[in-house]
Amino acid sequence: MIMADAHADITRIENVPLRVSVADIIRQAILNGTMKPGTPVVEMALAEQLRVSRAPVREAIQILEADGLIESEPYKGKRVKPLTPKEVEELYSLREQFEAFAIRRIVERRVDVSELHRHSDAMFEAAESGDLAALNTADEAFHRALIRLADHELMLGFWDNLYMRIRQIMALRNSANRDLRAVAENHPPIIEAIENRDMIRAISLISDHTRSASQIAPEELGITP
Amino acid sequence: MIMADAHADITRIENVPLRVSVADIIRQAILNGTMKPGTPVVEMALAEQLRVSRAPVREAIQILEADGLIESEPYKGKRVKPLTPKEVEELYSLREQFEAFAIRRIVERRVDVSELHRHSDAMFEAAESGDLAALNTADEAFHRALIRLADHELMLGFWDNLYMRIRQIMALRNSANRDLRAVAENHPPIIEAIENRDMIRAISLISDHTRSASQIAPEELGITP
DNA sequence: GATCATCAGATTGTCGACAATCAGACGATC
DNA sequence: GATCGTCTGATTGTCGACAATCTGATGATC
Repeated sequence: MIMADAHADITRIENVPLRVSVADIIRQAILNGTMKPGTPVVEMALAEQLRVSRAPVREAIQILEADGLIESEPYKGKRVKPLTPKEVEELYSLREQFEAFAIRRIVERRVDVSELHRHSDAMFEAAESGDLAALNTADEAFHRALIRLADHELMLGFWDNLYMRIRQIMALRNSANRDLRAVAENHPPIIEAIENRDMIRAISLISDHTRSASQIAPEELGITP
Repeated sequence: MIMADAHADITRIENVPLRVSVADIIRQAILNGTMKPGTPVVEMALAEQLRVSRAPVREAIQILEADGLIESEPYKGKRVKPLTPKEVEELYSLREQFEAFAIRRIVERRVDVSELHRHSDAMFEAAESGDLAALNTADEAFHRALIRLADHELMLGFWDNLYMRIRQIMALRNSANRDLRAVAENHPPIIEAIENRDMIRAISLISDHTRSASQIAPEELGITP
């Protein structure tokens, strides 16, 4: 007998290996700027600080290495990967390509993008209340949804990786004195252009958008290598 | 006193950790089709087959997991990642985007692409002698050079990853009965279009090229999940 | 005969200890 | 005083053993 799935709402409890928890903690520290670029990452130190053995710490570091947040030289040491202006340019320019590609796919396939309005609205709400963190969250949700709607898992994975590092960059620069309202304003025209299937305009808008975000990055990105 | 670097030709000898050697061996087995998609990857088995302990094997597997060649479910097991037709489409379509982006960058920056002729010539040579392996090597060198000339490290890394998996796909299908000469013929027009700074045409050519390569992939990609 | 404990086997996860490697300091030697 | 061993401390690399978890089978219970 085949059981109907009557408990689909019960969330699958999964047993998380230590390395994942450890990786999350270290990743968080890197992304929020606690561990700046160039900071040495030492297994033993982290291990005793987190009260675990070196093995899971090693594996966690390898995960973050694969993420591109940490770099390592065999037998020498590991450190938070330094951020150069060139890398920042590469991150933003590639992200721009991804979003343009996503728009092409969405328009070609006539995908319904009504979901985007929700994220856009959230941005305006956050802007009204001056909540920068909420604005950033909604902004990320908007752009991630755009990629997700393109139905391209591989690109979504790459985009997630890019955006993670972009979050790191954003954390390193003092993100004060920005016009929140203006950031939110950027998005409705993008939705509109997509819904009108005006690919050229949509891509042009999103390119300007990500480029203007990229511009703000000065050399001061942390410890120089 | 500052020494002049009189020994620049002495190649740096580097000490390779075991995990790297192990990863290379396993990667090779996956890419040449010895370990087909779906094949279980068991640490202990590999460890005793390679006469090393589990630790470096574990780390090697993690490297390949980051490469996207192996997938793992905690406490259950690991296996060569199954290849779906959708994933194949994603690989080739994203590769197309990368190459188009590279061309845009190259044309915009007026980069010298004379190097490409060399790879193109090598392809014709291989085609004449009916050497499929050499043709593939030269083909890869051509396209990789295209990406490299765009001077975008981040994209180059992603492209390397993509192309690795494309090699896996190519190994899985019987690549006989292809017109080698025709494959080589595709490339000179691309170089010409780039040198004439005809971006539209160059991108159009490279898109047709990668798409036609993608077409050949049927469902028969290995063990079904 | 359906349900539930319990067990056994396989596999991965974690641990502590030891080995290998590297960078720099400190002298011995010429 | 420049060069070469050698030592030392720090860090990563590797190992073997044990613990945790999952799956499927087996059998007890109602």
